[in-house]
Parts: sequence; structure tokens; C-alpha cells
Amino acid sequence: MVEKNLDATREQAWRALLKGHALLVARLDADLQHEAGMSLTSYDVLVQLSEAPDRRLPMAELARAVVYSRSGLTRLVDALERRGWVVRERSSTDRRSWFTVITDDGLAALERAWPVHIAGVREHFAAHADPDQARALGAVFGAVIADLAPDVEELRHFHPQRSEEPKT
Amino acid sequence: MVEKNLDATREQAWRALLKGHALLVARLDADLQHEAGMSLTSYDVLVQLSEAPDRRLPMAELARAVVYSRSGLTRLVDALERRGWVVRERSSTDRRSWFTVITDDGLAALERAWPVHIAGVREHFAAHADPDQARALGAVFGAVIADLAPDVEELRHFHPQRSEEPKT
DNA sequence: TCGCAATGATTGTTATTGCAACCATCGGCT
DNA sequence: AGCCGATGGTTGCAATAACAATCATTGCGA
Repeated sequence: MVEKNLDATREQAWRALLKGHALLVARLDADLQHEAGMSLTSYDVLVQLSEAPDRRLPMAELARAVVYSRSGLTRLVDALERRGWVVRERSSTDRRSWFTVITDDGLAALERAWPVHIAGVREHFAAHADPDQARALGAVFGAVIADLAPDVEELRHFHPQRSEEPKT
Repeated sequence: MVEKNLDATREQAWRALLKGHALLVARLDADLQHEAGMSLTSYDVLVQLSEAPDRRLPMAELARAVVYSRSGLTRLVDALERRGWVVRERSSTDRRSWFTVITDDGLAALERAWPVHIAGVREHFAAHADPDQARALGAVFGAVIADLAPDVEELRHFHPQRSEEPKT
């Protein structure tokens, strides 16, 4: 039999992470929705675009940045476009690719939204993490990202190497 | 204007948390789905039940434990019941209330699932957190939970006090 | 330069999830 | 005892999100 449990410290950390994250996101999403009329995922997309060079990002890259399926992003961008917050522009170098560009209205919406969001993050997350703890958190999740970010796409559906692994 | 940004440390921690969590959960959920035929949320429910006194929990309590809407849980439990992993039992003390009880088959399914899950958590989460970091994480999210757990239900829909706030 | 696997994006379809509305029951208050 | 607001659970409906299939384009290797 394999070692049954994680050590207590990490087990507690993992469980707290799952539950805490769920509560946190539910709360921040609700706040954003009610006070700024946008979901947390829309916010995330707009932030990425606002920080991107030339205020634009190709769909695929944007999808990776926000950890979203491409189909999901297509429809989310549809919605943002309907709201006038982004527009699509064909890439001049790759005709398969489309940029999503944040508009002035989109930036304005973001300006309205971020104080709500930042206040929530401060109150419900940052307030509970002193600098050392915040650094620890950043380090851990930075490592998690480095570990998992490269192969999101592929491993989403199947496990190329492991599928034939015998289960001892 | 309000202070625009979080301090860099916490900003980085927050962003890494969001992205890292998304990657982590996507990966663990896919693993569980492919190798044990169950979603992470089902797993979570089964774990809660398996640890509960008498292997049972009322719907409302279970919903709070896994941070899930009551309607969502109703349907999830429907599915688990169809699979034979849980059964519903009427509470003898409160006739509005139903217990969800994990069956022997449910426990067996859990036995099959946990090694997959634990291995994933070890490899993709625990491996990146040394004991101090794990403790920091547990402390932070423990505090987040203490902060937000009490009032999930109420604040989900509206903000009693803030709804009439004028938007300057 | 031709062929073809890989990549970017979208659409059809389905599964998941939440809110609101609903009904039943509970429990405190009069 | 009898009301009535609060609580537990389910259902209708709509929004969200993912997978699989599809189409266009790219760029590499023969």
C-alpha cells in the first residue's frame, strides 16, 4: 500500500486552500457582479488585455493567461464585444489568429471595477497574510505554475505518457 | 483616488494564487476523472461524508462544507445516488431535512480514488511547499475561511446595506 | 513546392452550476 | 394553540464552461 496520507501540515494547507479559495472567489465575484456589473473572469480578461503591449493579445495566448478553454474564451470575448469593451482584430502576420483588443470603454469599465476588486482582495485576502506569508504563498504558487503551465492544453484531455502505465 | 494597488508582494501572491489554483484544480480534476471516473467535487463530497459521524450529513451542512449551492448539491447528490455511492435518508428529528449517507460502494469508490488524488496533490502541490510554507498557507487560508465562512449564504445574492449606493 | 501534421479560432452539443421561486416544516412569540 | 419569519430541500430556468468536431492557415520535412 502506498503511503496513505499527506503529512498533517500539508493536508491542512491543501484543504484550507480549496475551501478558502472557493469562499474567496465566490465573494469577490459576487461583489464585482453587484457593484461593477462584471464577472471575475471578465475582469481577469480585461486586466490581461490592459497590461498587454498595444492593449491586445491573440486568443490563444489570452486563454493560456487566464487558464480558460479556447471555446470558453471565444464566447466570453463575444460577450465582451457585445458590451463594447473589446473588439477583434485580425492579425496581420498570421491569418488564423485574431487579436482581442480592449477598447476605451473597456478600459473605463476596468477603471470602475478595479477599486471594488482591490478592496475585496485587501479585505478578504491581503488582510490575512503578512508579508512573509504572502511571499511564501507567491513562491509556492509560482512553483505550481511553473510546474503545470507548460502542459495545460495537452493534459486537459488525456495523459499521453501515462495512459498505458500499469497500475501496480 | 483610493490607493491604487496592493503592495507588490501581495499582488504577486494573489495573482499566482488565482492562476496556480486554476491549473492545479484543472489537473487534479482531469486526473481523477480519467483514472478514477469521478470529478473533484464528487470526491470532495464523498470525503466529507466518509469522515462524518455515522457516514452521513444533512444536505445543508454538506453544502456549507464543500462550498456549494444547495441546488447544485441536490443535483450532485442525485448523480451520486444514481451511481449507488450515496443514499438519502430522512432525518428522524427534522422532517424537512435529509441525510446524505455514503454507501459501501461509495466508500469503495473513494478507496479507489484517493490514491490518485493524493498522488496528484503531492506531486503538484505539496512538492512545491516546504513545511514552513505549508504552515503559512494553512494559516492564511484558515483565516480567510474564518472571515468568510459564516456569511456565505447571505452575501451570495445581495449586499443588504450597499445596494442603494450611488455611483459617483 | 507539395503534403501534412500542428495551430488558431469557432460552433454544436452537453454537463455543470447558480439564482429565484416554491413547498414543507420548524420554532419562537404572543 | 396559532402565526409567521426562518430554514431545508427541490425544481424551472438561464448562464457558464468544456469537449469534440470542423475549417482555415501555417510551416516543416521530403
